[in-house]
Amino acid sequence: MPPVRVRIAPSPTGDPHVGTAYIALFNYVFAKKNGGQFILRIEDTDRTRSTPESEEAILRALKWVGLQWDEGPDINGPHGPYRQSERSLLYKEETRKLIESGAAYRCFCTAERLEALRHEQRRQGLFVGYDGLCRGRTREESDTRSSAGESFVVRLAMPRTGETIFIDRLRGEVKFDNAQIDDQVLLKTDGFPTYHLANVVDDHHMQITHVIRAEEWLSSTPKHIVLYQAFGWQAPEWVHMPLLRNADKSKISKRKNPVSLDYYRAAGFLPEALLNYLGTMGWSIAGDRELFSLAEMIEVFTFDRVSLGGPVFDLVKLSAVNAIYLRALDDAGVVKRLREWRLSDDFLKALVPLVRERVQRLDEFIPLTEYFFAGDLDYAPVAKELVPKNRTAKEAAEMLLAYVEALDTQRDFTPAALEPMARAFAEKAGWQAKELFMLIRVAVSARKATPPLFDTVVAVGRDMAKRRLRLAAEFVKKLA
RNA sequence: GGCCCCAUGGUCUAGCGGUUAGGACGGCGCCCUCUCACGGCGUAAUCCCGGGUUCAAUUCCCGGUGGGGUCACCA
Repeated sequence: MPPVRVRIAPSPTGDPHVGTAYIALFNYVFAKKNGGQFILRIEDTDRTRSTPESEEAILRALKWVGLQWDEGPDINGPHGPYRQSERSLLYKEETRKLIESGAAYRCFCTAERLEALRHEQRRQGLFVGYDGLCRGRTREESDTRSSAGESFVVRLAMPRTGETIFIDRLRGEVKFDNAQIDDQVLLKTDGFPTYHLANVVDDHHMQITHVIRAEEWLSSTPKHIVLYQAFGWQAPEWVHMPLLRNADKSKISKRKNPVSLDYYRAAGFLPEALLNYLGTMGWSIAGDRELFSLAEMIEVFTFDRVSLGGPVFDLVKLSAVNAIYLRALDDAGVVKRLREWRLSDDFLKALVPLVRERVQRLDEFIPLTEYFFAGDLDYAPVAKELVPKNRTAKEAAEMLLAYVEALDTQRDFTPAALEPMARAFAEKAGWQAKELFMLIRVAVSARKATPPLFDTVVAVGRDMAKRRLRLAAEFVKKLA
């Protein structure tokens, strides 16, 4: 048996996701249980959405929860680099082999043709997928057109008959009819690989033995198996963990749940409590026990105790678990955590310029800055401020939500950048800037008067600000 | 819609043919107590439905129903 090697492979396209921590936990625990290696690989092949800020945030967040990787972009290892954007040559070379063996082919179809094709297939209620037009072209034509500089993607030539069967560690045998599987794009026009190709190539070259990932990947596993077969490689073992869910059972999403690990840190959750809670999602240590440390989880871990119903991620229960961890700390321990959280010199220093002209005595400082240290706020006392004059509650709620969405793609989270962004945003929506600003102010602080708005927003923090904007929107909706 | 996965209280779960269906969060009530919280005790609430198999099904099989995922040059 080769040594166990597992990986977590996040895509740096946004906030560090709680689902990433969830899957990382099971990978980490399984690796440690078996004396194996846990690898962090950054899947940044989507050049338009990947950002270095997001990558940094993911590394920071994973360190915060305490899941340290053995090999990764910041740690030397024998199978690097660990960032897919730095492995382009490898994917191209492997793709060339696939084209040569006939397992893959160049496709010159335009986006418009594919769009029309899908539309028609959907209209007729047929299987939706590539129709194989370019699969029928001769190698000569394909070579000539590509060397003439025509742009193309490379597609996997899926077998058209038979079925692909694999063993999922948690479900047993899973079968797919090959005819139902699309000729997946492996290499994009920009020369970067898609997830499917990069993932298989890297998992093989990095000698990954067990792919432990979320259930959303289950239905693309046959494509991956076919790739392993085409390369003549041994496929890893497959473990598809259940998906974390919103209260309505849909896949956990930022619209319905705080999803950023940065939020959980800002909201005062202890990393060991978060990990413990995530460990009870779909897994149990024993019938009558739910509190355990990472070390204890590692000690007794087995996939046999995974249950497959998608667990609803419940902030109330998480808070209850957190409370137990918090109470177990001694007084000095609590102080230490408070300092690591918001009562640090750095944070207090950042607040002083915002309020120094606004206080006459020291005793006014805490009441005046209270909302910088709070979590969810009570909007009832400021309810009428949340609906600007001449706007309806519905409009206000929609505005708040639209603004949160806009914040998602705001890379520069500084007052200097946020203000013009908000002004432009207001103008585009046909709002006066001051209408929007007051709305944001009240949502973020539950007050009518604060220090300059965007200094306030920045000090509250991106994730807490977003949470409050959403909660304020919910609140306003109920006023309608 | 096609394909795939799943199904124990509101939620997280234990159970792996015979149990008064266990624990936790949340709810409610009582006790503790100057208040609140903590803590303690108690209480309501669950095996999706229908067929099989079996002496016996929450548990095994099949079918429904329900929920979810996936069908991108995103991962």
